[in-house]
Amino acid sequence: MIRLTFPDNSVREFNPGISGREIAEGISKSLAKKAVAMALDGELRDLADPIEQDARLEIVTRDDPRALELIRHDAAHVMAEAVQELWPGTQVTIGPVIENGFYYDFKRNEPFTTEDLPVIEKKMKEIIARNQPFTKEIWSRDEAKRFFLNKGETYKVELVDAIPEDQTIRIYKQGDWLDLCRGPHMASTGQIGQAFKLMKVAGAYWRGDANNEMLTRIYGTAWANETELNAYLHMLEEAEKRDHRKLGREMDLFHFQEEGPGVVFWHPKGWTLFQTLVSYMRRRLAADYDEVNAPQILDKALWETSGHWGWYRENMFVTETEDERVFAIKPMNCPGHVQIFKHGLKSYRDLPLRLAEFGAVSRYEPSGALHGLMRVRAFTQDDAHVFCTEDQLADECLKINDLILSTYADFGFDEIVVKLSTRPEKRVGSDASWDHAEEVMSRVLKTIEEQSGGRIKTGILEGEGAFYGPKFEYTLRDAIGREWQCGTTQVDFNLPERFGAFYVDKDGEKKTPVMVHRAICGSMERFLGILIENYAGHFPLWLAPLQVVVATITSEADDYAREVVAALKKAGLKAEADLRNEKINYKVREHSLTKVPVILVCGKREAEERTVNMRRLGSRDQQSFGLDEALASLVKEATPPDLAE
RNA sequence: GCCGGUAUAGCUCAGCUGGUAGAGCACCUGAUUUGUAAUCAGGGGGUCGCGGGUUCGAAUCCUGCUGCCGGCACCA
Repeated sequence: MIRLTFPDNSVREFNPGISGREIAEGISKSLAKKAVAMALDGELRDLADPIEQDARLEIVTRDDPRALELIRHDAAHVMAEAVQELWPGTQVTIGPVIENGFYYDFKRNEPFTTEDLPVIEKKMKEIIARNQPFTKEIWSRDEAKRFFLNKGETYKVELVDAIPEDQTIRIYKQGDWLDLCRGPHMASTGQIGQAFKLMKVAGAYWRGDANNEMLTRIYGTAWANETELNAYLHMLEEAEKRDHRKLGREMDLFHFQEEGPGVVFWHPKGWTLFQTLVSYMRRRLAADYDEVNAPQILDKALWETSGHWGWYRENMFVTETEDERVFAIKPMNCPGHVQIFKHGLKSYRDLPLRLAEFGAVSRYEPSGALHGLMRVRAFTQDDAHVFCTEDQLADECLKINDLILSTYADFGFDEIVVKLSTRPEKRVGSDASWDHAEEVMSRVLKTIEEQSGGRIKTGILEGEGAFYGPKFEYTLRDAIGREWQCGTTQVDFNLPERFGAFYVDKDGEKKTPVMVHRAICGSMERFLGILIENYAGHFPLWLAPLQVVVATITSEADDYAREVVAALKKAGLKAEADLRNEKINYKVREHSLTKVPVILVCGKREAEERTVNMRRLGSRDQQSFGLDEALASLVKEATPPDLAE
């Protein structure tokens, strides 16, 4: 007999080999009907799987959050069947569950188009209506390969080959259709329900490798019920409204144009925003960093020494002058900062030396990567390089971590993901120096996690490091959940040595410093893009590029309005008067659409009483204040978080 | 860079199966002096992304390029 423990901690004995379904049926008819899977010691399994030993058992019903994964996975299978029924000869490859849904990659000679999606959806609904059971079979390796080869499914053959020898080959069938799959699945296709939608078609490389053939990927979303599906679709619509590219245009912050793919034209308001952010960062750096500025263009020879010419050449803008010298426009600030470090003799007493620069860098990014402010070809990094001894390294990394996290907190980002990227295939430096750097970084990562009290999630990205060293990546999300790397800390045991940078140690010996590359915002452009989306354009007062509009109701209040604006400006606020001959409704609407945080309405009454009528963005309420009182409270509110009491 | 889509006025978009462009908002002018998300009237504005081709005739069909959009790959 085996002993199974149920969620209420009751324990019951069963014959070995009993299935989850049989147990559910034994408990109640209704449970058996609602059951879609079981969890054995927390691991999701098919309801039909035999249970052979003692375990904690939970019957998972369709409304269990864990069932969502199964709904999506099953939907992917059904989509694959639908596609093969509609277009025989199409090969299926892989179809995993992802956040909010699923996808399946197909190989078909004709491309899929968005017009195909409703057709596939219709077929999926047919298959779901058939309500055929998902059944599992274990096949031999040869049998599986022969089967897929026969069907012309060469990708599946490759997948079978990739399954480790010690694992079984599992086949899931639904009706006549079958797929190689590790499972688990729900009991039948009918349990998928109707709350799904195919979202988009896209190209995707076989096995994520750009050297491989490109397949067609179809993305879908699936939910437990219509309400959740609609909520998700609604969320996407809302996210679209806060897309920084749309808001950038509506708020007149910046634009792009055809002659400058991936380069930003910052408009007055956008540039004000940019400068507000830069000023904030400068204040944050003042205590520990020295700000510098290194040249935009440097001789190719210097980039050869740094290793960029070898490893980064394809991403660099290069220019040749009349005298045939070849220069590169800097894609990174580090080589410049090493030159500054090298200039003049440095002592161990100078370390750690922290050189910061709001460095404008240019990178020839692949055309398909460009994306508004998030991915551009010319951007400003809030970059710095810390030259230190090995003993100081861990402390410096932690100090940087504190700076990054406190900065993000000032902008309302609380859940941060920090990942350690380790040595890539293409790299400079000895294995020994990489071993050492990664060892230090792992230790620091652990400390970061421990210190955060659960606020920080950490992870490892194997092989994702920079060519000169391992790095921490701090990731933030955009309006629709895409993740963007912002802050970064990169340990570099190579560059100082390549340039022959050294300091004189206590013992009078020349030693090579360690260099830490770091950025807080990362790219000011990207960070602003994320801020725009995060705030949906409703900036806190201190960030808003135009903070207050003083709008008149009648021209009789013009002089008073001018006076109010002058007072606001004198107090350091960014204010404008709107004296146009328009109705107040019109003015309120217009400034609300461009997301001005505060509108001060001035009519005859306010002019006589020396008051202002304040209306905040997003609220219909109005409140009357004396001019001085309004000024004082706005000034207080407009104080940047780092300067606030 | 790759796959797919797309490009019409400053913005959002219409323009059916080819017959040389249209709306709303914005802009300009005039009237209106207005109390918290669009006052009324009039007016100007587009070599339909760029280049080839098919055709008597192309915004519309074909083709090349460029930008943009969605993914993939690459990356801050």
